[in-house]
Amino acid sequence: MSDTPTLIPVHELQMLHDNICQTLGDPKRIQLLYALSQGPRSVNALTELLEAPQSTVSRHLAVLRQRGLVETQRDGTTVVYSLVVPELVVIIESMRGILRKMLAQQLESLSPTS
Amino acid sequence: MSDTPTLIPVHELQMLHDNICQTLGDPKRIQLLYALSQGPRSVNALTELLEAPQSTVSRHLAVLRQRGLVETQRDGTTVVYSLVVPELVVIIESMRGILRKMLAQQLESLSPTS
DNA sequence: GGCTTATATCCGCTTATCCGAATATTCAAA
DNA sequence: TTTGAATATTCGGATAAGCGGATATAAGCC
Repeated sequence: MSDTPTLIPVHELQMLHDNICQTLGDPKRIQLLYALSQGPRSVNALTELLEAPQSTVSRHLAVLRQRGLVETQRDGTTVVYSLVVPELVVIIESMRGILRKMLAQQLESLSPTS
Repeated sequence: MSDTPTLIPVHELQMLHDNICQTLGDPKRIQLLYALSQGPRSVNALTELLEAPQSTVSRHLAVLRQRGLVETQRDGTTVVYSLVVPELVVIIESMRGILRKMLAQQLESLSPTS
């Protein structure tokens, strides 16, 4: 009878939320992941790119690192962050695609073709 | 010089966050989307499935509807919700895949093969 | 109209999340 | 070992988000 389960097991759901979903729920973290998809970057570089206070950027990077989505490498006093899970960027791109599609449909509904 | 932009335009980022990312940031909404991926369901059915208070389920469904991810159809006194953007479930599945991969790697790092 | 079922909304409350200035830490060069 | 640059962390406060009992609304039935 039961084929595809209708619910995600609670513990998996919990991990999914804590490690991925919640992480993607902040615009700055999205930008950080997106930026890192083009290659490793120092905190400084990311701070300038995002035009945000250094403490804010560092805090978000720490979140990403704690969740294992990003890793660091020291080079003297600078710390270089790089993406561990590139699939995340694919997901971000998918979401952008969905957004575009939704906006297109909204537009369509305003100016019907037929 | 500049090929792929390193940042997502702020207004797009805003919409992305408000309409999709933030939405996926709540476990109950994930479950609702997941459940709806198997077909339209009444609020009642979803309430029983999630084992959550009816007001909670209804509130989350309202959020999903306001964001255009889900739509409703009345049938007498019952309201049936259905998924408008099935791509969302693909994304959820991708995230589950990432999670599995991450856990596998964690495992691996504990018991090295070589 | 009165009653029942189904859904939506309200409201006070609690918790989660983010912010950014200030401060601490780390490292290397002088 | 003092200084400076880069990064991390602390901390108080603001805002957002979620909760669920209670209540309102809507539709159908008798």
